[in-house]
Amino acid sequence: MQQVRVRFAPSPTGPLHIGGVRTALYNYLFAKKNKGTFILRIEDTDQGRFVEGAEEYIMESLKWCGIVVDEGITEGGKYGPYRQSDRKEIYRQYADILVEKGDAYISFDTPEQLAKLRSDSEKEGDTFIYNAAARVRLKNSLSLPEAEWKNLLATGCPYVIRYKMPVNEDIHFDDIIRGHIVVNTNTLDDKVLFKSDGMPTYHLANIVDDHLMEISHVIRGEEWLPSLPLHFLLYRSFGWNAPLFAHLPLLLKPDGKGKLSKRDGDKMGFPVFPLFWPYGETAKGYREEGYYPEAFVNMLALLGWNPGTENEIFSLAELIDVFSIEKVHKSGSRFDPEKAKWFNHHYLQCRTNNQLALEFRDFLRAKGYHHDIVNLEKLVGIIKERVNFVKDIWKETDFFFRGPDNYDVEVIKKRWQSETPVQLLELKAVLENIDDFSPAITESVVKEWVESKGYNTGAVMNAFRLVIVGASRGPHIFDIISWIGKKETLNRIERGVSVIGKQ
RNA sequence: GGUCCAUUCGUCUAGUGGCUAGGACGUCAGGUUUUCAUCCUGGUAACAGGGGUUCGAUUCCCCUAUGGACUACCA
Repeated sequence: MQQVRVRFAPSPTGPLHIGGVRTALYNYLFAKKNKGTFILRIEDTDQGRFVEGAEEYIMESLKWCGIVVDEGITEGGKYGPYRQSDRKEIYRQYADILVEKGDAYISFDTPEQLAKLRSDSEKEGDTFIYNAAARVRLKNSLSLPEAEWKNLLATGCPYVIRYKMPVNEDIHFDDIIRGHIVVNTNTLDDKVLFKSDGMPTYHLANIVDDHLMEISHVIRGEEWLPSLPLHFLLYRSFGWNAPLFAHLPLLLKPDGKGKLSKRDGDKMGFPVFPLFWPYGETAKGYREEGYYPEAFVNMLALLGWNPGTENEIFSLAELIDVFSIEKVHKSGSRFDPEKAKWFNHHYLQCRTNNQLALEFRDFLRAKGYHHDIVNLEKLVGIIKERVNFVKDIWKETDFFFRGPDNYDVEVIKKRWQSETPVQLLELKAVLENIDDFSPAITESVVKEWVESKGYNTGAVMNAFRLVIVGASRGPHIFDIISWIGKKETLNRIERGVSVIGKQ
């Protein structure tokens, strides 16, 4: 097999969508699986849509995911430059080759004229196509006398270069994922290859660069499938060997119809982008929402592909090992935010208490709480299996850091009996005599006391929880009081009894 | 409208010319936890429809329906 060289070729028009990240991931996995090269090429031939910061965003997103670029703008490489605007001079000569060969021609129609033709056709119920039938009555080097169009050229009249689509020819081609496809050229139009602003269109730049960069496999989104026949024709016109193609299925909305969009994320509260996008209309990112990159990558890899086993947990290295492009699905996958959370839950459980304590400490500092790592490790150990994200730890443990502001009225109604205050004050006295507040000690002493008094365990314990936590939730009560300590425990009992007693 | 692509539980999916069509997420029930959550166990639930081919089709072929992409001097 020839040397594998694949490229991820995004357009810097805004934050990179997770569908784009998946495309990059599959390219990367394929490259590494085959000991090949992963190239990042920036396709910025549309000057009007360029967005400041998008290029950096793309690179940082890949980095966060652990996808390492072998050749690119910052990495360098023998096939550079890797930004199409920096390759501007290259494309014109290739467009000219096609014109000289007679496979392309010069067209003077303005966008306005073509727009009018389109809308006129639409009114009559059909579609305007710039093809063999139409081009003879339009303004181009095929329809005009040579002297006339050469004169237009000489006077600086704006023009584009279009591909001259062959008439009535069946184009056969293969896609690694979709198999054999046949399209008749009569349904295709004379696509613009070179724009009047001096830049190539995607179609030309893409083919030229893929050829020059010796790309072996083009792995890209399904939205490119309709232009694949054009691309095949272009390779043929140039006399180049075409790379192999694989068109990836789309990522679809969690509900309803259509492909996943930023709107879905906003509406349903999940991110559609890997990182926070800070410019203009901002967008949430997986990283900032608290997802681990390994969870994000694992989740994304399994959307549209799986190795055929029942295992669902894969590290990036394991993905490289088991990945095969042939097992990528043909149909689109609906994105499921719930499963994404589940992946994060899994990876969070895999972290050590020390790692989690370090992460949670940063979160606590922002809230103004300062605790040493040993304490936080204990806390995290008690709580981690209940949470999906580090930020959730706070929601589950706020009462560790501060006593209750108020007490759940439903719980009071159910658990606060007339004898409760007396029992709790007795409990306070019992606890006061314990020096070692480790959970096992306090638990056995308290249980003994309850039994010796003949109290109802449930009633006492639930009231105890109420004054400590303020509600009917949280881990083992003895784990909680061990962590908050004797002094705080006694204070909370006293305060609870006096506050609730007055209600 | 035209061209192309697709279609297994609600979702992600496994799978085969003959299987009780498997797993995961979700959901529901039970257990554990004298709380809540976790966790454990169990349940629910699918081959889009219609024709063929065949002894036999979820699997192969055709049609229909539905969904999707594309249809720019955007990528």
